Amino acid sequence: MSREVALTREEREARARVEGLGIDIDAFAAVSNVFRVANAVRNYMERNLLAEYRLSFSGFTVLWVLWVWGPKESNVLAEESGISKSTLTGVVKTLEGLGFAIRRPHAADGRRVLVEATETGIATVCEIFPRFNALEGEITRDLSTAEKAELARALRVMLHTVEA
Amino acid sequence: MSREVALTREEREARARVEGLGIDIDAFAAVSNVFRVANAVRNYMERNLLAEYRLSFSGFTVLWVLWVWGPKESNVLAEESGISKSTLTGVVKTLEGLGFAIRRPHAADGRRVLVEATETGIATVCEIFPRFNALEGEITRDLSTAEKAELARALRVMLHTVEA
DNA sequence: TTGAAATCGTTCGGTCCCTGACGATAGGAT
DNA sequence: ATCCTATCGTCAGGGACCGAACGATTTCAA
Repeated sequence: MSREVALTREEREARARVEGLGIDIDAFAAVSNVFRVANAVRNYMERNLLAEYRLSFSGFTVLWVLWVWGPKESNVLAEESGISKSTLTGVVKTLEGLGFAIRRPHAADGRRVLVEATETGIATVCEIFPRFNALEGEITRDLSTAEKAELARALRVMLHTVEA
Repeated sequence: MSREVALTREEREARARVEGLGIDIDAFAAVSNVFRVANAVRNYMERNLLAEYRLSFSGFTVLWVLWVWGPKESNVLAEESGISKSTLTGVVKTLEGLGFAIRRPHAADGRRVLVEATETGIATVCEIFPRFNALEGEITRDLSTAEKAELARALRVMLHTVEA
């Protein structure tokens, strides 16, 4: 099952350095590789796809959420996009500047604001998402379907623990 | 092998929404969960451990690299920390302000700068790292040792593909 | 009904993070 | 000896990102 994969030079050297300090190497390897991959993939997507649309990773994420679920209150939109309310304010401002989203006042509650994707925004995300997904496929091409599923499952377990 | 784990509500709904668009669901699930976990864990670490030392995640990473490998040129330090050269300039400036690192001119090459952890910096990272690793253990506590290893392996495969 | 408390989105201050441009230094070629 | 080019770290500009504080609005209790 567990085919041979070389550790990166960094990982090898780091292991040697922290050996004998009572460190949980398995937890260390699992978590630190999550960060490495997230970082690398994020940069990859921004450079090779998103930059073309002047969209940041977060900008795309917010737009994608808006496309999937329709108009949303800032509150919920931030939560689903994995960013804070204050960050969302800025991201939506950028999205508005690009003509991809608009802000609408809530009908019944004067405190709330609804964020909605524009037609241009929808068209853009429809154009980007298949390409984004194709890159996801590229990135995971050396993993079998079962391995991808197992990877996602393990990550969900961690997510469940962290967010508890 | 693949025990049951409930998909999050977001993931369930997202799947339903993009079904029938020719999307590679396995790649989608694998990659998007990497981002979720990285985000959640990063915030968790910053809030529950790093904030106590006024350190950002990147600040800690840089300091950790300095501890593991000793003084390094900005160039290499940025690379190993997974950030750009210009970002490193700012992070090191913050680290200097905290008294955790210093900049030293290179003996032979006037262009280069060596960044080095101070004694205080070393002491701090020695105090933080075991606690950091303990949290990594907490976060992955519902994964067996084999599952952690398999997770790390799958991530290394992805890393290899992206960075190729 | 009116005052207190909860909740909403925004602003603010600070850091992170990138790309692109820059001045400085180094090194090889002529 | 002097260009030309490569490489170094930094700065500038713009966006992302957070927590805390804030005004506005709503809700609930007295």
